[in-house]
Amino acid sequence: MVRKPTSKETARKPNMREAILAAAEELFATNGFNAVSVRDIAQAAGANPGSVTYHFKTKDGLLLEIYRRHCGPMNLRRSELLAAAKRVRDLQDRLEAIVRAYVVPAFTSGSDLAGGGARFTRLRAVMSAEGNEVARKIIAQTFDDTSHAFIDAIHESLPHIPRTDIVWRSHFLLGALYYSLVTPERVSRLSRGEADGGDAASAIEQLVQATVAAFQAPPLDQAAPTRRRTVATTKT
Amino acid sequence: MVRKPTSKETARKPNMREAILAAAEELFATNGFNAVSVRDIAQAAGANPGSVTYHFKTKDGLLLEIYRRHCGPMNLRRSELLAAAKRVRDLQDRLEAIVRAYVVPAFTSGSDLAGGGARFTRLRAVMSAEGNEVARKIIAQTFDDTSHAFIDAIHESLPHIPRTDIVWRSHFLLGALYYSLVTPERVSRLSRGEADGGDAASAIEQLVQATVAAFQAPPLDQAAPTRRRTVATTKT
DNA sequence: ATGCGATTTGTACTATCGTACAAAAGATCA
DNA sequence: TGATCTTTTGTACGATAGTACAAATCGCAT
Repeated sequence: MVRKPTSKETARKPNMREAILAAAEELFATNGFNAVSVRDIAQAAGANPGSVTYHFKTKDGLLLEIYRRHCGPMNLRRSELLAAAKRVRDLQDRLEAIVRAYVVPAFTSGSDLAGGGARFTRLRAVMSAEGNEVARKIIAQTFDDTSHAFIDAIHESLPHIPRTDIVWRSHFLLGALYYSLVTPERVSRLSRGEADGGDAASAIEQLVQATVAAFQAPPLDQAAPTRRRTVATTKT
Repeated sequence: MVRKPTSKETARKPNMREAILAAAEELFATNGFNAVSVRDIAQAAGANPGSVTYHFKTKDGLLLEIYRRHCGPMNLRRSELLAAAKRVRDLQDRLEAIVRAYVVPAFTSGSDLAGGGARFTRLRAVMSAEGNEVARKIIAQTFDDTSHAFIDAIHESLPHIPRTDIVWRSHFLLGALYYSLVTPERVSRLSRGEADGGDAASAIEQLVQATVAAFQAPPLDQAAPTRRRTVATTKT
């Protein structure tokens, strides 16, 4: 059934509000928050600077709305995939499924909103690097629950690993994930064209494979207890 | 022998040029390039905005000088440690030594310049996220040689892994490394205080241990060939 | 067609940005 | 001490930032 739009939802151009959101998302994700002006965004969206103020009041409000748009759907998707992963019997398979449930929504469209979750994940990476206050608050509120759920699930499938180690390795996973989206061309360059850093499918498989192995590494306490630790403090 | 400073090197205050560099490094690393104004830097350094222009001409020039200061010493240190690591006999030990040679200089002071390599590495992470042009050029010029040297060394100690996989996993290592320096407090928070994300020694050990395991993961081609791959494309 | 609320436009205001530049101050050596 | 060079200071200028606001415009129900 096709709902008739009320006057509250109508807009002159197809959807200027969405166009502004998409343009801002793209520009913020590639250049950072402060490097992009409201005028840049408006121009990229084919809109007037005043329209941005009208729809989102402030530049911070625009960023806030971008987060609001994506956080819910992406975390919902992750929860669904995590629930499915937890039902996997084999422990090794389950671990891989859990990691995949964490990684896949970050790369692919978690909500089909304006073209994909990869762009939003990259945005998160950049905001995190810049120490953006608006983003920091939302992240802590919205993503920590999800992170804990994944950490717990991983911990259950790797009971002999201390929770502290799981946290560290999850952190490394997120860092690797972010960096893959921030500078994919570096992979292409260093592999001399043999790999395409921008290919999401490759990135996902490589990341899942590497991360599963990292999680399965022996815990730090008992790591190589018989071998002399190579101390890397050298004199120059 | 104590060299008498020439008039070209003298300065009224202990070393205003260094103070500006240190302040800029700190501010850029925590807030990004565009969020920090020349006036912010001058104030943090106890200097006059004009002094920044005098010493570094432009804001880009200041960033450039920060890179020049650190790149050489850090890569030199890495080369030394890598050379030492390559002499390790046991393949497992050698791999760990190589990874450590890559990680340690990024965390600890690579040059004793203004307080440590961790700050500079964090700066690199933030500039990379922001897509800073000045940084991008220097990185590609200066660090790719080092990266290739490490990739080759790792490949030699893991000959059965395709080079492409090594590249991906090195990329993940750098991403994890960056992220550990960008948001260490997230580790503390998620571990509920059981771990200190800001502790360099812990970060290094955790990162080395996890990364070595990641490098040792089976190559993608032959990964779990008998198991059905869990395809994470779900319908909503 | 007309009136009305929603949206877009155009413009302007203030603040701050990077940077230039002349003057002041300090250091060095004949 | 006084001349000279280096460094610091203070100020100013043009550009651009975020945002506010009134006028113009559009879509739609009546």
